[in-house]
Amino acid sequence: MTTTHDDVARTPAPRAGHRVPTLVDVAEAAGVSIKTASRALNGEPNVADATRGRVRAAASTLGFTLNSAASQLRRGTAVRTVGLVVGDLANPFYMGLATGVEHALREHGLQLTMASSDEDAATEHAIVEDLVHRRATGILLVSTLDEHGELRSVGDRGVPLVLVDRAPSGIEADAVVIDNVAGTTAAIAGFVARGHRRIAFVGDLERLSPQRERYAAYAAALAAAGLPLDPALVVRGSHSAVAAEGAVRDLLALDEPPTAVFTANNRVTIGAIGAFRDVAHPPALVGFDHFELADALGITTVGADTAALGREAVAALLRRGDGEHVPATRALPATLVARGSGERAPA
Amino acid sequence: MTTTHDDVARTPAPRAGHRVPTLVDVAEAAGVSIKTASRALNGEPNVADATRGRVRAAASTLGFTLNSAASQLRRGTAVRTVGLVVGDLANPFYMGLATGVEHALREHGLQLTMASSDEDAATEHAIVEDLVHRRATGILLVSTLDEHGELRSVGDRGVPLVLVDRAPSGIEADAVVIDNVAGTTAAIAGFVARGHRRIAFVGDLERLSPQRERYAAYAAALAAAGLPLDPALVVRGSHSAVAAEGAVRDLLALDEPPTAVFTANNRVTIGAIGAFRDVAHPPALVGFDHFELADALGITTVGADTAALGREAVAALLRRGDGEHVPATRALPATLVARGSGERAPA
DNA sequence: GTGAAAGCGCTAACAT
DNA sequence: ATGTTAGCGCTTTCAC
Repeated sequence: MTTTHDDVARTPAPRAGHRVPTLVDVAEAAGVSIKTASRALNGEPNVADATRGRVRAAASTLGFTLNSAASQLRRGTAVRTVGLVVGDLANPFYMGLATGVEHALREHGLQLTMASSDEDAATEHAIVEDLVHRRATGILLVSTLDEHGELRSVGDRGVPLVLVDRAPSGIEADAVVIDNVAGTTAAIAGFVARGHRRIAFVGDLERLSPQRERYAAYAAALAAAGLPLDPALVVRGSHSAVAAEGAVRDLLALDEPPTAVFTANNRVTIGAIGAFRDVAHPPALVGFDHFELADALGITTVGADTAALGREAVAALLRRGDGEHVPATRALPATLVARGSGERAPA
Repeated sequence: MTTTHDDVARTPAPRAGHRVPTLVDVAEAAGVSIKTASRALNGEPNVADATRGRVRAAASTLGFTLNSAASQLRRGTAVRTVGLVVGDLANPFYMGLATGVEHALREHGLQLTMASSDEDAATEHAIVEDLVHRRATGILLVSTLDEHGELRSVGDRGVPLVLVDRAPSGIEADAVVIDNVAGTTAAIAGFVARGHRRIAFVGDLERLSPQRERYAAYAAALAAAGLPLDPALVVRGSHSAVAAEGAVRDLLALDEPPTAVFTANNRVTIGAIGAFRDVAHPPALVGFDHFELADALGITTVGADTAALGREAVAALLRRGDGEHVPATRALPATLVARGSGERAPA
């Protein structure tokens, strides 16, 4: 289905040759003034019930609905909506985040609208610009950018922005992230304490700051334990579970395979689980990011509470505007939950 | 030049004494007419590069951004955005759906904005109304309502609507759903063929039409096999994995526990997996809805391709507006994928 | 390449 | 309880 000409968007009118009705049409049809029609349809007081009924009927008959562009323009009010921009709608990490965000917003009478950048810079830009133009109450952004300088203009134009999960770079902005270093360090230190000396790292795209932080912490933890960093045991850039599964299979096929594997996010962990499926004695495994079935699968994970991440992001957003405020990055703790896979001794 | 006072948009008017700049301000600051400023900022042709630069600089200095409410009002164009309204942002089923929707929309240059009704009728109504007022290109709705009559006005007001996953009731509307009957029948028939006679049903809220359809198909399949429908083996209304886990534990504790369990959606299946964790000889299990880790866990599932569901929903939306069109419900097949858990023989 | 005037559809302010 | 008028900020004529 690769037709370039789609039609729907260009048909604002219900039926061709049929003007979109305006308040004037409704007022006329109901035999009242335009202002009365407006009052009636907006549920304002001081309209006789009978009048309100006639206006509503007229609106319904004509297929009229208030035009929010016009209302907003006249009222000059900001939309009570916060935008959440994530990189991938299918990642459970973002779903937990979205849930936390939504519930926190609801407490403040704010609505959530979510969009995906598909990890594409141009798409991210378009979404953010749209939110700014629409004067959203705020933007929560899991940015796909390496450098966030261009986002300065968002705040400059009056829309509060909070970066989520990825640390700000080249910009002073509010951010809520995970303590990747502490989490990773705990995982690797646990392996070391159990006598592992060949500890593999399997990560996602290096472009993503959490991935860089987790890798750096991995390297540092090895160094701290006096262990060499063997490049053969490091795979980065596995951006799908399938890719990660292949990478882990390759590790297992080495002459000297790792006795422990650290997977640097949920998708990579899923891949590793797949690679271990038919292996009699798989290496120890600790994955970054908790996931629902980790318990059932007995997979040890280290991670943050994603709903809390969402709540914190909203809190940071709402703090903006409470007078003078210095942009700050808040890191949520990542806790290690032992479920068996991480506690296996070296072969 | 980035030191403008930005203030939160929580209050209708920004900071007292600090007007939000308009195109007039920019034009003045740049020493051009308002129209030239508009042209420059919209990237229209016939503006000298030098002029464009001055206008852009002025806008940046003033913290100006185009007001989309005003632009849209004047242009009279519909937003190229489709709204997807789901009941629960944390449900992987919806995330697969959203991914399919998004990719299909992208091919048509449309943007996706997603919101959650949290399975609440009032929230759903508010979100849908907002999309109608904003004259969205279309609405894809996983409705939490039992009765969809009130949604008639959406189409009447010129916004195409497609119901997703839940069948329309009390309204003639386009819909894309899953063939719940065929899927469930296949699952139960499989159990019967393996000699199971005590087959439990664990479902989510009866309010949801897919749940009702799956239950009805379960009952019909038992009847077709000449098996009694034992109310002790039926649990409905488990709306969380935790609740489902408890329900399944109770089933296992029966004097005559089931030898097979059918779980009527992904959340319930997760609960059953939890309940089975420490059970030496768990009953057979088939769950409705596929999920990523079903493979790794060896869980037999029956379900539809959620991404395909999303693509179909978009296709249905775009078909609307192609002149005369009879609302139709399209059902996607649900296929059974055997992975072990469903093929266990009765104890 | 640039500008002046008109008006998109609605609501605030002030009538009545 | 209802009506009149003005104008929100922008883009569309149509002029220059």
